[in-house]
Amino acid sequence: MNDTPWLDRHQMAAWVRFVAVLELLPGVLDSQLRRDSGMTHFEYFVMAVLSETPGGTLRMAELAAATNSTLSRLSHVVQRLEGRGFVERVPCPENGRVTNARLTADGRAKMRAAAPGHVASVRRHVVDVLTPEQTEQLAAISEAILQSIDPSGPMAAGYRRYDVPPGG
Amino acid sequence: MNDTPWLDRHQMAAWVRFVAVLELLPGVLDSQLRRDSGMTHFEYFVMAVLSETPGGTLRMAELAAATNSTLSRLSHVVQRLEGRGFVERVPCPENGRVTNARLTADGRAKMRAAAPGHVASVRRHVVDVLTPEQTEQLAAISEAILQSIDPSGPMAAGYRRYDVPPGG
DNA sequence: CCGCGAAAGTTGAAGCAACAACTTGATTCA
DNA sequence: TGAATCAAGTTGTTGCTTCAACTTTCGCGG
Repeated sequence: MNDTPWLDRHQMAAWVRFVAVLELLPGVLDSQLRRDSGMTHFEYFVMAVLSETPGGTLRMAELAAATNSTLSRLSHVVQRLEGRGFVERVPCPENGRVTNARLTADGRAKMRAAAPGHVASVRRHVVDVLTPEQTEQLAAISEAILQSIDPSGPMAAGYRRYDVPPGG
Repeated sequence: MNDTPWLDRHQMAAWVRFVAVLELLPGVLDSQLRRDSGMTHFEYFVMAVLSETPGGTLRMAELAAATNSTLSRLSHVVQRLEGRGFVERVPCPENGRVTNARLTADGRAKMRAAAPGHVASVRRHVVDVLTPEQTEQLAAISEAILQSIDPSGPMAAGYRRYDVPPGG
């Protein structure tokens, strides 16, 4: 199955720490948002992507790709967000099988209110604890992992938008 | 709340990629283990920690710390693992409120069967896609994030065991 | 030695995610 | 044009996680 099965000490040290981050960080992000804004990190992410889109509108499939999620998961979440009045679903007139998700005014207001606290949390736990070099390293490392997970991936569009132009 | 609210382009590029990893990697690890061995990554992790402990036994509270989880979550999981015969719960004789979790022979066999595939998956998606320098960087970055999440943390014991001795 | 608070676990309910099945609408191709 | 196939979404179920409440046990001060 693999010629070099186990991990050496360096790899192990990195992996156990990384697993701990994988396990703990989502919970930290979730609690801050849940406590301060009554929403999940994933809900925030969905609305954030919509809010950065011209017209605040995106097809479900594109929104799913941009948020690294499945259509099923997104469908459930958008349903809940619609129930709370933050998003509305508009069937596309010229293509009967697509649904457009659109951020409502309430949704936009909600985001304006939630964003500062969330960004502060991201800074506090990730961005501000890394040096500029480490930030670049994290980007490169994440990129490498994503490529192995999602080769020539549909998700790529989701984060490539935030590429730093060469020489930036 | 914060003097420098938003993220610059470099920070943003790193963050969106990292969020994608946070969102996708756990699912990848889970599916491999579920498909090939019928268990979740967290179940694997719990049993892995037990299997590396002398006697295969650990108190619930210590096991929770070592696996970055809450006592509640662990209790549910151990209950399920006990039902499948991989772990057994033994009340501690000299301290009436502690429960010891112990890996059974079946559990150990299960781990022996599951480990190679899981390690291969970890290699394929993380370890082998990074250079040795990036592996060190990931360890340092994870360490920094963990410190901000879990200052002077009880979890620390969980991964410090895998420290690389100086000059190693 | 008794009462009180904290520690260690467990349990039940509620919410979210994963998976599979299903519906409906577009495309292709004969 | 009509069947087959595929794409886009939705829905229901099942399982795991979280959260809060609760039980039991230990330690400590009066």
